[in-house]
Amino acid sequence: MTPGEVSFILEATVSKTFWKQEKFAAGRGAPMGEVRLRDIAERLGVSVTTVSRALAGYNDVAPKTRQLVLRTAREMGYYPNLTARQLQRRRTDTIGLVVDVTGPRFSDPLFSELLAGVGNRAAREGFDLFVATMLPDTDDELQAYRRLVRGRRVDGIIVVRTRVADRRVQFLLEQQFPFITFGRSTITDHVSWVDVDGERGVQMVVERLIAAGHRHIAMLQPDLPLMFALLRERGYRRAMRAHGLPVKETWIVRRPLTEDGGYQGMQHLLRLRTPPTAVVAGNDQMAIGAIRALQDRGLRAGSDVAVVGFDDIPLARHVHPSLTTLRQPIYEIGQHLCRLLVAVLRREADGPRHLLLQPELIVRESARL
Amino acid sequence: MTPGEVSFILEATVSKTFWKQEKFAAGRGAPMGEVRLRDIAERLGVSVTTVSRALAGYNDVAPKTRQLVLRTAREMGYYPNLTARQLQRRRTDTIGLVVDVTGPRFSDPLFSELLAGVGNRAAREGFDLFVATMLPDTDDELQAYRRLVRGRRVDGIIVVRTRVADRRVQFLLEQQFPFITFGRSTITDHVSWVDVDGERGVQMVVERLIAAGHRHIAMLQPDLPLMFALLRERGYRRAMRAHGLPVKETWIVRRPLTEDGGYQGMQHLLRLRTPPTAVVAGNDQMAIGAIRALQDRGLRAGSDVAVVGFDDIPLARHVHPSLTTLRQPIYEIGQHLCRLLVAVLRREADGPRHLLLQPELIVRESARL
DNA sequence: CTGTTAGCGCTTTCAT
DNA sequence: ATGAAAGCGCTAACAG
Repeated sequence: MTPGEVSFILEATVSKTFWKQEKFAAGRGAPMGEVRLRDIAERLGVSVTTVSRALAGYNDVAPKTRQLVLRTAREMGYYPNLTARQLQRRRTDTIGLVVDVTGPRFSDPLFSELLAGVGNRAAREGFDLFVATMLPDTDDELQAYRRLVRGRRVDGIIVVRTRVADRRVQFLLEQQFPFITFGRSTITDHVSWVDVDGERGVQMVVERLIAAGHRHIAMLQPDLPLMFALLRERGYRRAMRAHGLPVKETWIVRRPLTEDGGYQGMQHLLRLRTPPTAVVAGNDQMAIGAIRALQDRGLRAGSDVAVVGFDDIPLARHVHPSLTTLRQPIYEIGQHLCRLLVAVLRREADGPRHLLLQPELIVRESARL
Repeated sequence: MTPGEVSFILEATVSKTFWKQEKFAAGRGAPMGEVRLRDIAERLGVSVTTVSRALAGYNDVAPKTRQLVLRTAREMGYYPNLTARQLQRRRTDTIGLVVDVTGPRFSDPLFSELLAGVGNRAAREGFDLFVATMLPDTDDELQAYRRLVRGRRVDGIIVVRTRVADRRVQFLLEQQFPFITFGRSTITDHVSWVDVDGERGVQMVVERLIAAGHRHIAMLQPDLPLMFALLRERGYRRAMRAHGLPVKETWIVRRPLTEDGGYQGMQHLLRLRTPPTAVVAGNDQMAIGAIRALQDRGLRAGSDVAVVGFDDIPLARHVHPSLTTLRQPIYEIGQHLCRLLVAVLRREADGPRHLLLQPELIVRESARL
């Protein structure tokens, strides 16, 4: 919004005395660049095999030898070359995550929380995390997956925002590559997933809106074929039908899943002959946009039009009026995704695993329920 | 804030007919699990070397042979095993990023934007991104770095929030491992960095506060020895001194870099005998906490007490009153970090590179300047 | 132009 | 209890 004032850039080597120079003990934390098993073996006059086994903790090494190897390895600062190990073991102990970063001002609050959940759990399970970013519009999305899968850079993949006919899911199935999705997809067999029950969540919200007297209830849906949108719409229709209320197709508006999208969508709804008195948005950003559109028309969310979001991002309780929303426990979802995928990788899982979490309705000011 | 209602969890295999089953063309996108150079070579009756060179685009392969190899490779669905290639080439073409995810409700808006910048640039430069997460309190922080460096999992590292005597920087220097930092550190030689000139930024802000009539100006600083805090404090002191204003040490309050920290810190300041009329916070979250503390005392940020944040997170323009803040162009910073690091890795850089960006003052309601 | 040879650093039979 | 040998899949120096 702020006109982008060009910031002054200085690219140069700053003088050494520009600011206080603190000396670190150049310490004898030796450099010891490149210690291989072989180096230890040669030093000790044993074979590489023995060193390898001693370090791996096999029991067919003489205690005395093991001690010696262990000590020497520490002394020499040995650290295994993970790449070599991966090649030999034919696995990477790494989990892949492809995230479509939406341009410069991307900062999906859900994402960092998901990453935290996945990452922490992965570390706990002894797995590394590999993150590939890509602009979602660029069609080399599959390219990124191909790289991870075919290049054997990871052992398993987490797919994050499932779409209705998800090529990524299709690809991974074809490749018979281990993966788990956040969100269901149109294929459910042989696919592990974690999801939040948006269908039921929205159904419940709509029912509570109806109970509160609302009859004209609209949906601000994403303009992409996202799986969660499809399911939530089903919940919406079911609730309306259950109460004998007609669903006017013009009440279902599809816009980008952004604040601006919500703004546009709400504007559109307000221009209808019979504008809705309540709106369920695809996510909190859209809901916030909708609130803003109402304000610009002199209306107030909560009293004039009820607005419900989805996700409960940190911002939700800060906007005015604060946002009534369906909360998704993203951090926990991240942990579950990782946990279940690891179970599959370790073959602890007999078949695909499914985990359906219920969203929690957080009632605030934008919709009194 | 909301009492954590236990969400209902269902972990089970959902029936296959639970929802519409869409058939994907089982397509002949064959599985072709494991095609090696050798497989192509054998099929064609040439040597592995020839195949490798043809694929790599060397010019010492007969055009006819090259064509044949290329076609066969495509037919057989060949994709190089990246691990093997890494081992042989002795490089990974991967950049590492260690992020300290602060617990469950972590969602640093800056982080996702930084990641987007780094990731997109990395992809453009032909590099992969490796992300390690860890809880910051756990002292195995260095462990994570050691793994990346000594395990040779990455070629270079981006260190993100420099501290005053940064062990990570020290470690990487000792290891003579290529890296770049976001934020300066107490060592500047041989270290490449990108930073935002918080010293000058804060100095300017304080001067404008003084020009607006403020005399009692406080700082809400982080309670950790972060490098940026040290530098900004210097800017603050300089501005005060330049105008002959005393700096009361009680005006510099150190609290966690969170909304709550800002809240606590502001409360503390309000209890002083001479409370400040203006506050410069360590980041936007702290500033928001400060605003809240003011509200709880019946005061209003902007009119009663001026509050200035730092970063310009998306939330900043949404809070009430909206936040006056110093904007950091995080996405661009991510790109620069990646760009400069890659230059170092490619040895295009003669020495360490430094890039100092000026923050942009965004004036909103919380401090009229 | 192409093939032979020699690894990258590690793990893992299989003998001894 | 230890070592020799055989790779994991790829690249690259060196002959021819």
